[in-house]
Amino acid sequence: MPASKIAVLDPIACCTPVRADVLDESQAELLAGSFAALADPIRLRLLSYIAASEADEVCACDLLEPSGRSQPTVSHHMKILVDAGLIEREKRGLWVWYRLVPSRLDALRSVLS
Amino acid sequence: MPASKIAVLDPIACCTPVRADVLDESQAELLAGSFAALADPIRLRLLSYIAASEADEVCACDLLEPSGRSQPTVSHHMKILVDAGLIEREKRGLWVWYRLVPSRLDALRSVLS
DNA sequence: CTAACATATCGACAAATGTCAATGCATCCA
DNA sequence: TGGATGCATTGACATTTGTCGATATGTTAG
Repeated sequence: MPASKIAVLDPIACCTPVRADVLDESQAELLAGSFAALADPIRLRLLSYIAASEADEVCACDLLEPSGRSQPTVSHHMKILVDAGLIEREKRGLWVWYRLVPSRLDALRSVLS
Repeated sequence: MPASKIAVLDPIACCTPVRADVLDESQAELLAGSFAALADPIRLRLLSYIAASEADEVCACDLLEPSGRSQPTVSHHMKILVDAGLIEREKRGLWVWYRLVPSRLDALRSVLS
């Protein structure tokens, strides 16, 4: 049995540590899905592009050139961000507009202690 | 050209928004790698297990049972967390001990605006 | 030195992911 | 009504990822 700081007082503690606040499986699954949406450089750049925009929304047509990807690929990535709840989608006429969902980003941020 | 709030004042703005603070490719690549380390439920639970521990470090031997995965799989996931800089690894004798790297978690948190 | 043990690496496999060309679906305009 | 336009979906493919059994590596105890 390994020697740890608490094992000096309680040898059993080494292999039966307290587990308060450990994520359960469903929580972990949900959070992992959200982080997975952020785990791609293209999606991160799309997100930051919207965040850096002076307006609070960005037209899908503006996302093609800065991302350097094809239209179907950008559409695919945006769907992942929307499904993760990080971005809101609104269709107005022929165009689609995207907005950040700050509350969802805050929630993710709070998970990182 | 779509009608947006700013397009009322400046039609060109629709397709040429300001891009200050947009992540460049290398930044996005780096961050995506960090988020990818968090994009798996097993790794999130391993991380929270260490965070919830009363001691500031946890023995690798304690991570098998709560994760419900085989020893090679847990070793694999811990390597990913360590490579991402989110967790520190120290071998003492026969055992390996893991600690959080709070500064790295803080850095990730600050990215989410 | 040798045996026992904790952890890491390897090899293989199924599943998930990122990508784009082709196509479909709405919507607007003439 | 018909054509043009913006975005989504489909299908296909290569790459990456999660998983575990088998095995290797390194450390301690006897």
